[in-house]
Amino acid sequence: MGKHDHESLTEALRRAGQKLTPQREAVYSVLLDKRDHPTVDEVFHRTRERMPGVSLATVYNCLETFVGCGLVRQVNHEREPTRYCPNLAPHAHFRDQETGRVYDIDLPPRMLETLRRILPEEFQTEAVEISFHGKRRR
Amino acid sequence: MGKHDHESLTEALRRAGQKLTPQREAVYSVLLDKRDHPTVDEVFHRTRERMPGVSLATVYNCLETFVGCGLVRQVNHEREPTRYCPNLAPHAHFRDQETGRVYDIDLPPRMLETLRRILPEEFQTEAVEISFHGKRRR
DNA sequence: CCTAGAATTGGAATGATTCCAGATATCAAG
DNA sequence: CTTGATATCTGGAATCATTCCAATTCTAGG
Ligand SMILES: [Mn+2]
Ligand SMILES: [Mn+2]
Ligand SMILES: [Zn+2]
Ligand SMILES: [Zn+2]
Repeated sequence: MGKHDHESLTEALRRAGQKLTPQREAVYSVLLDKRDHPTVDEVFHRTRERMPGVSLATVYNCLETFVGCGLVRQVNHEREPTRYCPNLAPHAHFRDQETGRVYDIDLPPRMLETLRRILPEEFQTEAVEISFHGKRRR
Repeated sequence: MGKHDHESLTEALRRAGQKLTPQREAVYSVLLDKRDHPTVDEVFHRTRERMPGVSLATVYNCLETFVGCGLVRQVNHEREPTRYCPNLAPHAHFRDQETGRVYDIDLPPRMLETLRRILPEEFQTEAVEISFHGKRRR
């Protein structure tokens, strides 16, 4: 985890009034090092390689904290285990139904704004999720 | 359930090589009579009022069958219990985070096509989901 | 250096969904 | 109208991601 990333973690936690802990650093670095939308269980096993004593409960706690801080997004597809994504740019997700892998799809600049405009006035959006699924060729 | 709806059920089941049963009729009519995106549990209790002996397992089975036939869509928001929607027109969903209620949002004609176009070629979409959440003003 | 409050931990609890095996019903064929 | 092959239904057990809990340890401000 580079200095810049370390600082965004520290800063995001500070803004949210949360403490910096070795477990949070380890879990966050796991997310940044391999951005393949891992499940909690995958994050757990990867984190254990760096910090053998870490518990599953703590991994759940850390991920929840990061989501609360806006450092990480949850990615859900149907009822599958929740995945986590540290990409903060506006993007959609594509799930390959053959491999289960999830890909980031960048959104053109106006897309989110365009989408929000289809909502009648009484709906005050806080978040929009766009997800595709299908097969990825080749 | 009107004659037209009854026929689309019969026809959809026939196309998929499935049998027409009293339980399937009851569950389908429950979905059509109150289109408020009920959870399985809600569908279960509503169906029991019409057919007291029906089991929860059967409600799960019927709903899965309808989804397979294309008669009904599953609606998932985060990890909440799955909801069911018999609206076959292209639409998005808005979840009011204060009440938990889910609303249908009609999509303009070109919207889905526009969205598919943001995908690089190698992604062969089978389905697109758009979901909003936030507060619904009064 | 101290200490109050926050975070971590292992294990138990939860709850939506899925699985199972025996009983029952549908419907195509005769 | 019968019959039989299958599909469906049912109650209860099993699954498993996630949440909860109470005891222990740690962080960070004073
Ligand atoms: Mn949210
Ligand atoms: Mn699908
Ligand atoms: Zn992503
Ligand atoms: Zn709907």
